[in-house]
Amino acid sequence: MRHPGPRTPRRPRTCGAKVGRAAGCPTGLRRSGSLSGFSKRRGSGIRGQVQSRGLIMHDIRAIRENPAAFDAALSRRGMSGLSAEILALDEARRAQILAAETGKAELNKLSRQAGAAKASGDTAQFQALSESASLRKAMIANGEKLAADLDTRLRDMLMGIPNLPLAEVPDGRDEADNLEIRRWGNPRNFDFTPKEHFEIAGVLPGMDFETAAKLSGSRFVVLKGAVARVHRALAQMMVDTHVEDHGLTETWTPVLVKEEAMYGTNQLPKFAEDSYQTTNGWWLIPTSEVTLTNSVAGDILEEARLPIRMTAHTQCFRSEAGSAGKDTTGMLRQHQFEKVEMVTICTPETALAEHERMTGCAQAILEKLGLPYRTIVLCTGDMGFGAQKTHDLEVWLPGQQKYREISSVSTCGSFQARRMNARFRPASGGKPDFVATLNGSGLAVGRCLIAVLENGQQADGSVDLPAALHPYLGGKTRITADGALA
RNA sequence: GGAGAGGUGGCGGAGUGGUCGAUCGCGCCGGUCUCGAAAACCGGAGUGGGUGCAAGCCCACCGUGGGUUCGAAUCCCACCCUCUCCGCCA
Repeated sequence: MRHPGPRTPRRPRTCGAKVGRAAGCPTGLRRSGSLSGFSKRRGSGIRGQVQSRGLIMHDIRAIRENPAAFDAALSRRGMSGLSAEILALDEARRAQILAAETGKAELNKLSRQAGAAKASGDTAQFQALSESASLRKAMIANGEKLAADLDTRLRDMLMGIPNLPLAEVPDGRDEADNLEIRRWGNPRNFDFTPKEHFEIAGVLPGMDFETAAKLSGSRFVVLKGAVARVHRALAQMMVDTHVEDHGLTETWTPVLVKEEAMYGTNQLPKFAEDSYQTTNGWWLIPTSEVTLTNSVAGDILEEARLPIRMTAHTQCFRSEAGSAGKDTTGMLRQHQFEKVEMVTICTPETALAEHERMTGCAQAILEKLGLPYRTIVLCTGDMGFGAQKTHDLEVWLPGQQKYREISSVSTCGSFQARRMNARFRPASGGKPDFVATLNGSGLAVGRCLIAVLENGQQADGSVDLPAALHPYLGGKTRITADGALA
């Protein structure tokens, strides 16, 4: 998997979708050609000429008004002050736009006059005006190009800057500085040494890494029999719970998406090497956050439609480029896994309440399964690129004697909405404003399977399964030591 | 994959080179009328950017990207997408 695969964006769609690791060269992806497609949704009024690209990732006006606050927020994420560079670029850009638009205005005026002259039959006047317009046109052409270039440069720069943490997020460098805010359930007392999931006798026949390696290589698994059934039951239970108890809308989405969707939810341009791209330019989603969130890209939603709360159960694909050697045994970290995802689109004012709600939805699954967990607030240094605030849920894994991440719930504020140009029209009237987007796992199915197996294991190698799953297992309640559902 | 049709503002639907950002209808908002509503009538209303204290002025946007022209929703080229029929297919 070391061939980055040449990018061949335009290819007949009939071509086989061979998958190669994404080229780790974001610059190749950032050309205005690929960007323009998505920045140019209907009505956003963007043209590669003089015209400003309009919507930008970070609110450039806010940066202009309070550069110190912007720098301070970024410094909490360990980034040095960027506002000076941004503002210099912004200033140059605006000056160039002004120059180009002034020239364009004069040209338009000459054209109108030429039209009038022609209409009145004044041929000499028409000639003169036409020539003078041609001259002016040549003069402004370069200015327009400069303006467009500066605009693209500013846009690209802002595209690469992470979201600003909310004030309430604790400062910190890495996971050591995260803050535990909730602990639920008591880890069970074992009268034997609990095994890791891939060591449990009853699990062995149903979890086949050798065959997976033969088919696909490392970090893949083949599930069989009872284990496969429990895995499927978990996903079903999660989706049903979110739909029936939490009121989310069940959604089924593609797992292959266009490049612009990957920009919208900030997998691109910075993290191209974490995902897979097909030879014809599609990307395999690393999470259905990509499809669920981008489903409102370019839209102006009526406020009455908000909040939109969705859930989807999909395959997810990740290259795990940065985690060589980490969690190599077992199925904790795979290139392909299933996840039930939750996404909410709402107004900015309701985002924090929705964040708590979504965290509750994820917690409810673990509680239903009786799995001990803790909830933590990620510190500034540990948060993902697009997040304003993140809750991680960590489930107790007796085999490792550790809490391990099983869900991550984030609010992105308007960060992704700006990238996607997703807005809502306030019920009170007034201009459209950017929506807020939230996403969270509810939950990672494979990791949940691990937790169920490890927490339910018995001394004889059998596994007791949570009551919440029994209806999804045809009334069966356990996996026997020889791997049968009983 | 083959053949055909088409992509215009929230929707429908005009517009084939010169104040067209775009006629008109529906829907929407405000007002008049009414006890109230409906109807009728009057008025308003796109998005982004630049500039300005502001009013305003200017630039861009009619699927996307190029081209022709003094001037393009209108002409040319390429691409994307949607629909219909045929073929194939889970």
